[in-house]
Amino acid sequence: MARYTKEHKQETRQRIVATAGRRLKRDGIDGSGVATLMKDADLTNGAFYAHFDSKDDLVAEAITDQLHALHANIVELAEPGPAGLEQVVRWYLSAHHRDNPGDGCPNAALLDEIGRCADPIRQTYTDALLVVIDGLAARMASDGSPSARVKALSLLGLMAGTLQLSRALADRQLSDELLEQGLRNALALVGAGPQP
Amino acid sequence: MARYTKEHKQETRQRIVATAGRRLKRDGIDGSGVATLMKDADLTNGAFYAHFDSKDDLVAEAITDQLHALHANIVELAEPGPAGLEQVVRWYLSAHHRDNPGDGCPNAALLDEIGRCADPIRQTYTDALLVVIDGLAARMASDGSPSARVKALSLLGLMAGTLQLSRALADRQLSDELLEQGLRNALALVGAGPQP
DNA sequence: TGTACATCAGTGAACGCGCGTTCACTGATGTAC
DNA sequence: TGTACATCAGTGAACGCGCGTTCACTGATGTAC
Repeated sequence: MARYTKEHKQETRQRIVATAGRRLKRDGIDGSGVATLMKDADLTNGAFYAHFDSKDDLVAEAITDQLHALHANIVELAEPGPAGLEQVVRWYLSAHHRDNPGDGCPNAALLDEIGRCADPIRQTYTDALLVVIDGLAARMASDGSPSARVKALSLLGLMAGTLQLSRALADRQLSDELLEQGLRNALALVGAGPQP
Repeated sequence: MARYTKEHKQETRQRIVATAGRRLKRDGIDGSGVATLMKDADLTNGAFYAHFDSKDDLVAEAITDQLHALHANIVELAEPGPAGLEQVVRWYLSAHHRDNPGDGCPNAALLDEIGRCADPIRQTYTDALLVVIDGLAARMASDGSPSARVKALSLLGLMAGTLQLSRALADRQLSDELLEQGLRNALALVGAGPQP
């Protein structure tokens, strides 16, 4: 195996980005240290700056990577049209997603922390998010209308907030009921045509 | 002014809780240090443990206090019935709320961090949140039905997630449009009777 | 083909700093006589 | 009323620790002759 090639270094970098994505979603941005992020990728802290300029640099890239993964693995794999949207919504507002933040949507895990991040991270985040959003918008009944993108955004806001709330509640039954109600709300939003 | 009385100490404690609430909402839980939280109340770090057992202790109390403030200043001041709900929703999904996290809802500011907190904080959070939720449920068209509370929870999830997303987006115009769409979604949810 | 050298991904210790927490001390206030 | 003492909210320095970041070094690999 060729170790001292550009390809090898790129693979290592990608491994750090991927494992960091999981860790960030589980422990938060401020809750994840550089040493831990590197250990997750079976490396030591010293190698970090051979791959990234700063922690913020990795955070931006990891969030972007997570959004691309969300797009590729969830949105693009869903059927075209509203049926696909319903698949996404049912995956999103599930007990499984609630109980496994590390495998889930970075918005549900990190949205309020992202809102407090410096401009460069929020800019990179926005660009990557719009890829996901356009994948959702393409499956909306009102696709093509200028409001489809905004409606897709609002659907994501609804889902992310609902899942966060279901994670924060200490009452399991209430959390389950919230997910069911959130599902009804999301499906109503998806099924409806343009608002009056 | 009597300085060495129980009342004085309680006032100081309450001042710490109140200023900490604002700071936590602005900088996050992990982003706010004990020294900063005390400085905000014009005190030094050393006095902290005369008032609280630990940082988590203050965090739990500050979140509770913020939720009580939300209940008293926003929900209870709103008119009874759906008209009051609309007032709450319009306050929540506004550019002013988006741009002033320190003065706003602790859910919008901290929800994903709360979800990662230890059990005691999440338990205290849940208890205090239900006070707000019941205030919302009492204003729902379907008040009295067993689903009113869960519907109010889902409304809060929708609003918190939408506001978080509007804060995270680096595109101001898109953020404004999202708030408008979120408003339409929330009002539709509020105005509707029981779901089929 | 074999050897000497160059490359460079990764190591591990250290930097200054702020974290949550502890504690000896201060000094203004309240109390007893 | 005046004085001596007790109380205690708050100070400020220090604790060990983990943070983000830097850097001299290692040693396996690639390259040149």
